[in-house]
Amino acid sequence: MLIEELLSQELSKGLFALYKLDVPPVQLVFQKTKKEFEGDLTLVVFPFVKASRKAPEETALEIGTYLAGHLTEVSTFNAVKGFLNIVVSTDYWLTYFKGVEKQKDYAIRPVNETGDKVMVEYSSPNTNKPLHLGHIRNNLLGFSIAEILKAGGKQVVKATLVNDRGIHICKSMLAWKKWGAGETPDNTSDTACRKGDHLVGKYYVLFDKEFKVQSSKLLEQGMSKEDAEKKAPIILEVQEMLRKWEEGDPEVRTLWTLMNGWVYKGFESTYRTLGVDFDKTYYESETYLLGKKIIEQGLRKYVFEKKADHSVRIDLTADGLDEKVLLRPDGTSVYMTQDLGTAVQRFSESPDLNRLIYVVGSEQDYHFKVLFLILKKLGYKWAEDCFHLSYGMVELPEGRMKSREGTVVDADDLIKEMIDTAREMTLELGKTEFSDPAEAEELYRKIGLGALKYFMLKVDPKKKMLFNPKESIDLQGNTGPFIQYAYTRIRSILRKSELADGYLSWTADFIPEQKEKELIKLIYSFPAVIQEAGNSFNPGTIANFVYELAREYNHFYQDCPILKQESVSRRNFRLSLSAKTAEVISFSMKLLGIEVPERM
RNA sequence: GCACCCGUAGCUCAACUGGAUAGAGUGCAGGCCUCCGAAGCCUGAGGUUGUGGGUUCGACUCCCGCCGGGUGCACCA
Repeated sequence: MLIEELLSQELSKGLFALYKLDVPPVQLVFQKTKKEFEGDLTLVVFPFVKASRKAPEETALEIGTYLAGHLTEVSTFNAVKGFLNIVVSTDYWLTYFKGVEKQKDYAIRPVNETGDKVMVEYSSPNTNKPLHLGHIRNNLLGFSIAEILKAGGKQVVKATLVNDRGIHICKSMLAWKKWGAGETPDNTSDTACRKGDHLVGKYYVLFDKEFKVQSSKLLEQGMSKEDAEKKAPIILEVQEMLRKWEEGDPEVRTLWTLMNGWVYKGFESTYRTLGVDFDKTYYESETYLLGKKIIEQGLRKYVFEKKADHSVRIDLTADGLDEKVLLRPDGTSVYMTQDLGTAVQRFSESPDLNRLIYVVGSEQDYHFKVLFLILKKLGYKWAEDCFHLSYGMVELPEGRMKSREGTVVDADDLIKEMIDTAREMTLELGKTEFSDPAEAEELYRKIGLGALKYFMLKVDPKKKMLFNPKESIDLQGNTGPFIQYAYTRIRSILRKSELADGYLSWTADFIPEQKEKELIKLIYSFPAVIQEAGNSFNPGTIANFVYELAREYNHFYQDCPILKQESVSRRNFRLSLSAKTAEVISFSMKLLGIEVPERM
C-alpha cells in the first residue's frame, strides 16, 4: 500500500483517538518534506490545533508519537513549528523498490476497455499554408496529453479536424490557377516547394499580394477602405470560386482535390518528423453542413430565436455573453453551427465517449465558452465533459508572429535548424565516435527534436511562451538533451555490467545513502505524477519530473561508485537502481514524444 | 469602450492548488576530468513574487483597487 494511504488512514484514527476529530482519510494529505528538513513526508498540523488546544509544535509531536506508535513504516519524526516531518523507514523504500524493479510497466494503469474514453482533438490545420511554430506547440501538446491519458488508463482517440475548405483555401487555388503555370511539387524548380504545403502556401501569399495591389488602387480612386476590400476584382473572383465549390463544380473540385493532395503529403512528412499521429481524421468539407438539424431542434425548444431578417440567434446576455448568430439570413451555417454539429456527431458516434478535449489556442476562449454553454442549453448532459485545452501563444521577442512582416517561424525550417544545431554541437564536443553516418544523422535528429519538444512542453500550456529564433534552443541545463545525456550515461554503465543479461540479485544488507533513497522516492512518485499530469492536462508536470529525476541521478552518479562498488550486493542494487531510472526516464520522455538515444 | 488572461532573480521557466527560509536553468565570478561518458558535478552573488489594501494561525496562490502587457469583441474559420 502507498505510504500516503497508510498514513492518512492511521491519522484519521489518531485524530479521533486524540482529539475526537472525525476526518475522513481522503481529506488528510501529506506533502513532500522540504529538502532542508529531515523527513520524507510532512503533515501541516495547524488545522488541528483548535481541537488539540495545544501549541502547534506540541500537537505535531503528539500526532507524530501516535503515528510512529501505530505504523512500523514510520521510523522517526520531528516537529518544526506546525509541521510534522515523518521519516519513512528505509525498509519501506527498499521493499517498494524490490517490488517494482522488474516490473516494467509499474507506473501505468492498464487501459480499461469499459472505462473512461476520451477524444483529444488537436492539430486541426488549414490546408492553405505550411505549419508554423504555433502549430508545433499544438501538435506536441495534443500528442503528449493523449499519451499521458493513455498511460493513466484511459481509452484515447486522437482526432484532427482538417480545415480543407472555405474562402481561404480557394485563395491559393485561384492564385495557382492564374499564375501557377502548371507548377507542381514534382516539377518545381523551387526546392522549398517540393514539399506540397509550401507550394500551396506560396500561392496563398501571391493571392494576398495581388489583393493588396488591387484594393489600394481602389482606395486611391477614392473608395472607402471597407469597400475597396470588398470590391477588389480578385476577391469577387475567389468568392465566385467558393460558390462553385459548394455547388460541386467539377473543375473547381478537381483543382481542390489536387492541391489539397499536395498539402496532405507535405503535412504527412512534417507529422512524421514530429512523431505525431491521429486515430481519426475529420474533414471540414464533410462536416461543415452538420449542425443545421441541431439549430432546428433548438428552435423548437425555444433555445434559439428566428429574427425578422431570418437569421437564427441565441441571446446569451443573461449569462454575461453576447448574442450569437447561428444561421445567416440565407440559411448558411457559421463556424459555431459546425462546431455544434461535430460535437453532437462525436458523442452520438461513440456513446461511450466521456471526455472531449479540444486543443486550441487561447484566442478562442470565448468561442468555446459559448459553444459549451449552447450545448448545455440544448440539454446535452455531456456538455460538461467538453473541455477546451487552451494554450497560450508562442511569441517572438518582437511579439506575435506576423505573416505580413515575414516573422512567421516555419515548422519545417525550425526542425531542420534544430537538427543542424545538434550536429554542430556534437561535432564541437568532439563526440565523433560514430562511424556510421546514418546512425549519426539519426542521433542528431533525436537530439534536435528532443531539445525542441522539451522546450515547448516544459512550459505550462496555459501560459504563453517566448521563443527567440536568434538564440537557438539550449542543449544544456534544463533541456531535452540534458535528460537524454543522463540516460546515455546510464546505458553506458549497464552495457559494461552484466545486467544486460538479466537480473542481478541483491539483498538489503546495507543502509541506503540519501542519494539512493531520493532516487527510489522519485521512482515511487512517478505513477502519481502521470495521474496528476493527466488530471491537469499538463505535460509540463512530466517534464519537471523527468528533469528532477535526471538531475538526481547525476548527483548519485557523481558520488556513488557503481561498477567500482566493492560490495556485490550494493553494486547490484545500484545497477538495478540505475536501470530502473533509465527506464523511467525513457518512458517519461516517451510521454512527451521524445526519443532517447543509446549513446550521444 | 466591454469581456477574459497574464505580470515571480538580468533572461527563460518552477513552486504539489492556502503552508516552512519562493526553487531550477541560463548568464556572470570561481572550482572539479591519471577515477563508471565534463552535453556533467560543486561553490558564490542575484527576489519587498508589478503595486496598494483586505481575508487568516499562514498569501506567489483567494477578494477589491490601481499600473503595465496580451487576447477576444464577424452573418471569417
